[in-house]
Amino acid sequence: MSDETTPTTPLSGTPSPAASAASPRAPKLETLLAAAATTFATRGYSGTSMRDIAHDSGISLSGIYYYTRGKSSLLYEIQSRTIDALIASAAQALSTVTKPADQLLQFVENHISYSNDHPAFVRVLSHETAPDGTDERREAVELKRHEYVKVLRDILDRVRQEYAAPVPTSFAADMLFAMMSGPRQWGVSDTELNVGIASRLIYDLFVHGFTGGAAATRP
Amino acid sequence: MSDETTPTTPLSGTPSPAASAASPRAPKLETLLAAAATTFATRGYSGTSMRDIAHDSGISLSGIYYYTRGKSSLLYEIQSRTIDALIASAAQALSTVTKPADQLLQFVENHISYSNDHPAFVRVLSHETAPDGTDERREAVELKRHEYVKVLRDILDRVRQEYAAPVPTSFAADMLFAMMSGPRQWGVSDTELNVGIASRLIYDLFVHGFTGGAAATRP
DNA sequence: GCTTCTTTAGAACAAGCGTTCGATGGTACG
DNA sequence: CGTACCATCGAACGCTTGTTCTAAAGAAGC
Repeated sequence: MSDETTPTTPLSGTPSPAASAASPRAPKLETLLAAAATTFATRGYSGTSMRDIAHDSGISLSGIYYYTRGKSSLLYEIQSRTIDALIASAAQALSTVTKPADQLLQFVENHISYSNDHPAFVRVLSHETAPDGTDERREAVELKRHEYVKVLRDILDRVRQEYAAPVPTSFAADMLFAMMSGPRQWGVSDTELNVGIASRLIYDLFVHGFTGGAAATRP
Repeated sequence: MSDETTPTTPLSGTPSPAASAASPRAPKLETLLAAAATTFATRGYSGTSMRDIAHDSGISLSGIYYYTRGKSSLLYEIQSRTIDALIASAAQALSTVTKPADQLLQFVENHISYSNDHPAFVRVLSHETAPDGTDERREAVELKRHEYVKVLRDILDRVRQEYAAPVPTSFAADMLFAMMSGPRQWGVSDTELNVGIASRLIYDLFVHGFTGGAAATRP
């Protein structure tokens, strides 16, 4: 059911999104995907031409089609591998802690850390969507995205129960994802923060609020 | 310095982003901008063709050029008018209250309400950017966007002082904007919420946190 | 050296792009 | 009726798009 030239394995646990089954042409495919991801991330999917990708990857225009089926397949492969890696990475990170609040912090740290390591891939996953594809491939990505969201929702459900949180879980999950995907917009404060510090800030802001638990006066 | 066919007035206080100086061709320009905004919002700027806009607006392809200079001018006009209207609307909303916390709620309510009334315009403002324009027009929009952000930052500064909030202002502002621009991503909970309720939820989540001020235990 | 398979890329393709031109019908006014 | 201006649009322009075709260089085995 894979659409690529090379059948892709689930890449169990591998952190890099551009790592798949061992194949003679796999390494260059990864170079290609990495170049495509950065270009998609900066110019947007529609704003990126295959010639742009050819230039950025160092592969000739027609050479690209030896490694991939076409433009939309590139996008799909990037998104698919990224969400797979994100899910696997989160699962591994969560296996080390049990307390709901700790799991939440762990989830945030994992997401921020992964976004910091592979910014283009995560940005393409969360901001781009293929216009042409009538495909079921888009639905496949959407399905896995929901799976990833559900991981967070389940954590939030447990946190919510523990602290009798008044905010609906799914709404809170969306807001937390918005925060974590936030940069590159609006004020764009020079967030060259350490991953750990940034994660902690987001976690604290999300859990305790801007006032930090003080001023808990609710009208 | 205006780039449109018709010189645009600052539209002082008018809530609709597509309302400018009185001109014989103003009304159709507004129709055009509204159509362009919705199309840009759904397909993205690069993914939208002038023929798409012609089809969606009911104006012929060449007819569009009677009302605007070209594609990038359409984007600029949409963004410029929207940020102008947003600033004016916020200023008016804030004039009714003085307490920092109240002003914050007022700002959030105003932004959410405006986004609810003109979703396409706000989305184009916050998510799209012209690739072609070497222009200073983009910088002009960016300048006004910063002006709008500064309004929020100043409010947050006062709130921060009052409650000794531990989170940096600019960082918090970015996070709040991310929350307010959040929908249409990730889990996408069916947020057909009432504007007032949604604003309140975001305000509470931002100020008091997910746990609502409970569990203010900070390691 | 010959054959076979993999990898590369230049050239060309039809389709779509943003934009311009020239012409046309419609009012308004003398 | 005639003239001037406003609004509109079909047709065409040159260029870029995603994709394919065809050929050739390199590696491997005999």
